[in-house]
Amino acid sequence: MQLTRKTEYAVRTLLELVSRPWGELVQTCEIAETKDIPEPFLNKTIRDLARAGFVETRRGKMGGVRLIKPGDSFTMADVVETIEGPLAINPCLRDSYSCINKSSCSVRQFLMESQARFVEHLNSKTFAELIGQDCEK
Amino acid sequence: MQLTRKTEYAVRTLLELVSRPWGELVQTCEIAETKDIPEPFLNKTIRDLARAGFVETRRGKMGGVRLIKPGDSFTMADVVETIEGPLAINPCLRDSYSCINKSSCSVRQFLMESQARFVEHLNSKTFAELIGQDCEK
DNA sequence: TTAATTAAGATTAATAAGGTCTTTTTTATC
DNA sequence: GATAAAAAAGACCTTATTAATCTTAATTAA
Ligand code: SF4
Ligand code: SF4
Repeated sequence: MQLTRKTEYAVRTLLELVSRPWGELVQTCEIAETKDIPEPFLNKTIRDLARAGFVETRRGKMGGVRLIKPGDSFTMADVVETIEGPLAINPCLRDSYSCINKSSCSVRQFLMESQARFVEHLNSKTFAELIGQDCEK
Repeated sequence: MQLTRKTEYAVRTLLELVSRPWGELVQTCEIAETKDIPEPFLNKTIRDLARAGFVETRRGKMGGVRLIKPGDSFTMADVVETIEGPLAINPCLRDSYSCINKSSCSVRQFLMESQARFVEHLNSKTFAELIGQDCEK
């Protein structure tokens, strides 16, 4: 019952990028060092973020990664779902899992609500708000 | 980001026991069959529930398991914590995990809140309420 | 005394997470 | 064009966790 390291690393990466001037290109090795992330693993993580449209990368000399989705346009929930896929706090909240009671189970219903509450909160602040970016401007 | 099967099996077991007349002794093989749980695994799960004071077991001929904690005195959160230990939806919400920013990280603060919301909902209904026991009486 | 039943915990198997490595492609600069 | 720096891609490996099984012992009713 825990978010993965990869998700956490994605969060740290976005934290770094959102805090920088818009459009700035940052080398991954720099992020890896300041945010304490194994570099090759970070590269994979950044690729995931790139495929999902959060960032854009540029290779070759002077390459790096830059944010292309404004910090006020996404939330923690978006990041989590990008890295881990659709949330399901209990096996039976996935379509693939079959349980005898599934259709009428009151616990399942209840857990769906619990998850909804959780996601609702994850969605309650944009990343920019989260790092207090608006306050400082 | 998912509750374990063991937790789910504990839930099914309690679902079965709470729905029965108070004090009734049920054989584990019966629960295993009707609730579709591997029997040896269920035994371990029941032991966990017994150690935590939810149920009491009796061995030997005519043995089995019975509820000793009333269904209106515990919630999903209690079951989850009994089986999985203290909840921590992000690594840094455990004491043991050290992150450079830990002390001042706004994301960490936010995730603590998200978790609190989640747990709050898990605690919002007792097991008896969950299975609609009060309504039927 | 016997058979049924759970206790305890070692052991194994399967899956997922976390991390590393190698090769390729792209790019700026000399 | 040559060179070096950087990310892309994905194979690979290692470790941790989860899930399940198995074996032996203890308990109990009949
Ligand atoms: S018993 Fe209910 S909560 Fe458990 S897996 Fe089945 S449908 Fe889901
Ligand atoms: S960066 Fe913040 S959220 Fe991430 S591990 Fe560190 S303290 Fe926790």
